[in-house]
Amino acid sequence: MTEKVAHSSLETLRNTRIQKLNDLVDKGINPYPYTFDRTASAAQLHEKYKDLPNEGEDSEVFSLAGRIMAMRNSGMFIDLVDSSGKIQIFTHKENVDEEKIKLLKLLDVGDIIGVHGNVRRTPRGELSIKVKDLKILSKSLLPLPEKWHGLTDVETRYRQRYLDMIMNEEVRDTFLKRSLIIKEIRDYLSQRGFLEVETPMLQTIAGGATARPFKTYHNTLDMDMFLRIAPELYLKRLMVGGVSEKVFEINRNFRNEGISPKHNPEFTMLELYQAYVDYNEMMALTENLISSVAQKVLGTMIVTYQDREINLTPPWDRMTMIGAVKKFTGVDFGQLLSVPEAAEEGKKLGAEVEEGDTWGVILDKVFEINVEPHLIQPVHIIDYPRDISPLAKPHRDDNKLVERFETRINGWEIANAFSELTDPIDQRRRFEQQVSNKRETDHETPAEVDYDYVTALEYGMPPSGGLGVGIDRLIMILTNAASIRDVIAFPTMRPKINI
RNA sequence: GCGCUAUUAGCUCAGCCGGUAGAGCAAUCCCCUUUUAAGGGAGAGGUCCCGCGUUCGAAUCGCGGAUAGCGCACCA
Repeated sequence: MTEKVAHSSLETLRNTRIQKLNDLVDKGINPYPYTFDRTASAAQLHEKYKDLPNEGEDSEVFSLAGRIMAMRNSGMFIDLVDSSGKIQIFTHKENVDEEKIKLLKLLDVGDIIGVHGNVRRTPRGELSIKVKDLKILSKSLLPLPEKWHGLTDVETRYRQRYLDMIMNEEVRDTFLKRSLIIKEIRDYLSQRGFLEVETPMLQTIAGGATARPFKTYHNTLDMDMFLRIAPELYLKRLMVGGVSEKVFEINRNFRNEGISPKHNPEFTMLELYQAYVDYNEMMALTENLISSVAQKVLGTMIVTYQDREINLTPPWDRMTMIGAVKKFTGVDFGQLLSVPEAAEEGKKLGAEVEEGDTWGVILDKVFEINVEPHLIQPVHIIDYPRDISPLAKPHRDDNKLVERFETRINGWEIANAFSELTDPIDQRRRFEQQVSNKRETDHETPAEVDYDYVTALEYGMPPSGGLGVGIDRLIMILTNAASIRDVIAFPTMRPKINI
């Protein structure tokens, strides 16, 4: 192997910092110490001293720590950033001994330091820490992006998210909000008696949705397994078991499909089930849950998403799927029940109807093209075709439909819910039909029937409402994120050498 | 999977009709020292994404490839 000569610019910059690190060690300073006792955050001091006048000074000494984001006047002024915000650090030779002034020479933007000092507001109004002592807490070896333009290259932002977070406060804010949103969902459900549970990620039959799964292999058991595409069939087994009449899970699903601004191969889903209620109760729960989370986290139920105002205040509109199609196209699929008739109208309305499409599939395609783009405000689209909904109970008033709704916000499917199918004989028939109709090119339908699930139903599952909510998309709307990658800390990327 | 676009210094970007690469920030050294993108000066820093081709000559043109973004398809 030839020796690589370190002459790249980055290598030089890194070597310069390693030299500083060695100088620190030579001075007997550990550049990576163990602890630092903080007594304040930047935001706490801004709040406490918000009325301090220019040139005003207080004698109380605080300790705080954070990352150096800028240095001015040879380090006399430092912008220190912690998770609460930014505060200026003022280190003057009048206040500290000479060793500390020399230490400034060995600091760089990006280093993490701890300081002790009192608070003073400068003549120009900048609240500052007048340093009495200063300590390096972590030496940074690589240069941060430029302070003015920051990091904008999207590829680097996603690949090296830590840099994106260091440089972009709004990115930190998005992930803070993500955490708060999920916490509020948990709190909301827990307060209403829902039990949080966990179900298998590794499954032998990837059921509960129509999607292409990731395949993997268990060595000891010598068998293929799949990463789950949905937790549904296991959560409903829990409903049979009856540990709780209300259960929920917030966790990852994996789907081996295309990547887009709205799709990541792994994404977070909330699924919940409640015994003795139907899909009407799920509609009320959906809008109350989402609106109250928005109120708690954002302080409002009216959000702006990409220049559009979205009002999450309940109650939300409801439209039947057939009614919605009729409203936007004038065509009543409730009167077009034969497949040839439906196919003909569907094609006229722009749907790409394929051989073998059922009435429900055609209606769904027509809906997607002609209705979905109009559904900006929250709306529950109710009563789906039976043949595209194998896990939902037949509609009590119309046998070709099921009691299912999808909640649309900004045109996207945010929630999907039904009166759960609990009839084991009907369920067995639908699964078997699905599997026998599976075509060669169909990678989404499971290859075999999940008979264990059918057996569970045969022991009896209480009538239940079930609900799934796409958490990432909900967070996108609540944080005004243009891409799902902006709300997933480490989105799926092709690996790249040489970053 | 297909189409469009992008890729130049650590970062943000210029670079025209092909003539051999520039700025600002960061870094280094010097000066200055209550700054707010601090200021002044000096020097340094490059696999122009990769490969092949055209050409006397390619960052620039052509072909192939890589990665990414967007759109389409699939889906939530």
